[in-house]
Amino acid sequence: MAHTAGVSIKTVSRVLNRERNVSPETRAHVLAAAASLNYTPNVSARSLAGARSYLIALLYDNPSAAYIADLQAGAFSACRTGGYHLVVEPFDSTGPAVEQAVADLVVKLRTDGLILTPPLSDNPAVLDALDRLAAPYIRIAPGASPERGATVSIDDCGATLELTRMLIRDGHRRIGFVEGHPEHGASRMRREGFLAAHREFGLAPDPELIVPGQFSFLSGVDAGSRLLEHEDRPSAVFACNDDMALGVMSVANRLGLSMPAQLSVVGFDDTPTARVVWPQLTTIRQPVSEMAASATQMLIEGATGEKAEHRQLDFEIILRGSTGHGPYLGVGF
Amino acid sequence: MAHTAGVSIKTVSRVLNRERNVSPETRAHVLAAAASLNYTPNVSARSLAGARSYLIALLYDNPSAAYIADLQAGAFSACRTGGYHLVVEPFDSTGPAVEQAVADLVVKLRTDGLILTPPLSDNPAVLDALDRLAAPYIRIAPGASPERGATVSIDDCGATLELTRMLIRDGHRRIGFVEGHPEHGASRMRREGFLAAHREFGLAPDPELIVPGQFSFLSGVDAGSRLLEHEDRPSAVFACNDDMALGVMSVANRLGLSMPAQLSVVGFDDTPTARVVWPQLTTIRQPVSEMAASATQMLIEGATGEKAEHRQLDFEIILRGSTGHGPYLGVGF
DNA sequence: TCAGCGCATGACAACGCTGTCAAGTTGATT
DNA sequence: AATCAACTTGACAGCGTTGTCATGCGCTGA
Repeated sequence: MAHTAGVSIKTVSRVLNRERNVSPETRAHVLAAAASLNYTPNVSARSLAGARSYLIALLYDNPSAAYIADLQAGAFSACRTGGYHLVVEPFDSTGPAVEQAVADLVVKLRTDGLILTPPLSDNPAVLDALDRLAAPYIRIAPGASPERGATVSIDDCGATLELTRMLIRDGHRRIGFVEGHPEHGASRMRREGFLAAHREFGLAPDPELIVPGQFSFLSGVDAGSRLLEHEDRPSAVFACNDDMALGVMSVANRLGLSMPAQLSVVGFDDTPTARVVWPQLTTIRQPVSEMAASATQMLIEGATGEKAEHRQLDFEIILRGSTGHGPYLGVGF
Repeated sequence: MAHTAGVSIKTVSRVLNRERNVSPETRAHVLAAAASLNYTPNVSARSLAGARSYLIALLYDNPSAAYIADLQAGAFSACRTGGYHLVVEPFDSTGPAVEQAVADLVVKLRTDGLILTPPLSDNPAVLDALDRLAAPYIRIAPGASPERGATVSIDDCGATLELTRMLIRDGHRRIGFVEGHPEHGASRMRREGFLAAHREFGLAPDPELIVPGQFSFLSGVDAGSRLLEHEDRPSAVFACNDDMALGVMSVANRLGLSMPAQLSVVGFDDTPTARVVWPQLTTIRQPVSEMAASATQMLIEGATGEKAEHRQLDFEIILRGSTGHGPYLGVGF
């Protein structure tokens, strides 16, 4: 390669790394030679010799396929534009030695950065291990100690507040709340938003209408049963994610409650299924893919050091039939 | 590390690579030292010096998040037990230079193997490029030229045959068929199965009831409209995947057709949504995760050479409410 | 007794790049 | 004309492993 271009191997390196102080002609020669030979530098050699590995790791422990796929798509597109590659690694965050596994990963792969998704983003042992290795990481949607490291999130509390506010304005006074997985930081913030909306209107939510959930469809079914078979059942239910909202809807169906006439339901995430069920589900869209892309960029640009940026992206409230705000029928697209 | 164990760096390498001709005591010493130091060999250095990179790439161009997530889970678990890492790369298989992009990936990362998922697994240009580089690959669910390279698949034709047979036995005589994405090899095989079932019973399917699809919800809606608004509409519809089946169901809903009384619908894939809609969808479960795990293992064991294995895993027919065979609980449309 | 073999171990040169430093070239400044 | 700074380029030494080859040991069989 260096030979074809008629320059030293080092100069090729300079051109390909966009270093300064290379004459335009040399640069052109090298680029032409590289193009004609389909030359691409070997990542292992680069990693071994230099400071960067061109590898970003995406760590997850999350049951939601849609969430991960979105995340991955965002992270990947940022990687590609930066010439990076994405290594994905699921982790059992409840396992005994997550931090060791994560540390091993960093040592073995010399990743230039890690993207931590919930609930890994709130695992103190993992954060400690990464700090010890001085491995850059970005926490997606952290709940606890939001000041640690760089973070990317949406305003979970504000989003929940806003949508709950809307339900109250629509006249709902007894609103059920299905909590999220207790280990996800977002769960707490969403709960806070829910309560804050009630405070704004001087309402006191009934504690019996706040039931636990695990972010899964089945836990939504359980929660739905508890709420809708309650003697004084709520007229609306806020589920902390779409999967659970669907669980609630299935219970409503079984009980013959018509939505939204007898029951409004809202979710969180805007999963593909939310648009497919009937009535279509009112929900909150997080820009998951953008969040991952943003995190990846921060990692690539090395913006994780002292100044530890905290990006907050915009959410979007999607009004649909399950609250009587969108088309009831049809597959309105 | 070598120092702690009191042996040469080469001996450490031997122990960690499970080479023969190391005395048991030395092996024990080295392993103890490695454990106490949390030592893990650097992947880049290994890749650079040796023949293996400990990297497997999973290539996809597939809209279905659930499919990819399952694939990834399977590939990952096989990677972990083998000490490998998984690099995922989406590709636009319709793009102009997929094969170049894939080739670059192989050169840059020196991956030990690639997993090609549909429709990439049927892209001849990509296969050619990989053959040229002598890069091992496994094709998941290939359609065309199934003899090329090693493959992992299910019997798409047989699965469709079996489920269609069941519909016919249930008394259906006019059965609609929503074809899959034309670039996916499985589409053709499923179509064949559908036709074969008709032949078995001496039936001739109405060509007007065989309509194209793209594997997407929307294309299912289109197909559903064509089929169900037909003057002599079918009493059952076989959709080549669940997403399209859901599209058909949403049209049935709009037209006020009750399922399964007036219309039976079946899909293919057993996506999570299939269990969530009402009535729940009868479908065919592919062991996607096992397929990926199997492919990964073949790659790690280097079983892709001359003898080019062709593994076929078992499918499972899941009977549910949309054909009147299972419980009705679920979310409505 | 001694060649001949198998086994256990280490020395050393790659692998394909990047970081460092030195050398050469050009143009501006004195 | 001499000096110096700024730029351009290349030589060379690693990076942390593996592959190859050499060494030394104990054992076997003539």
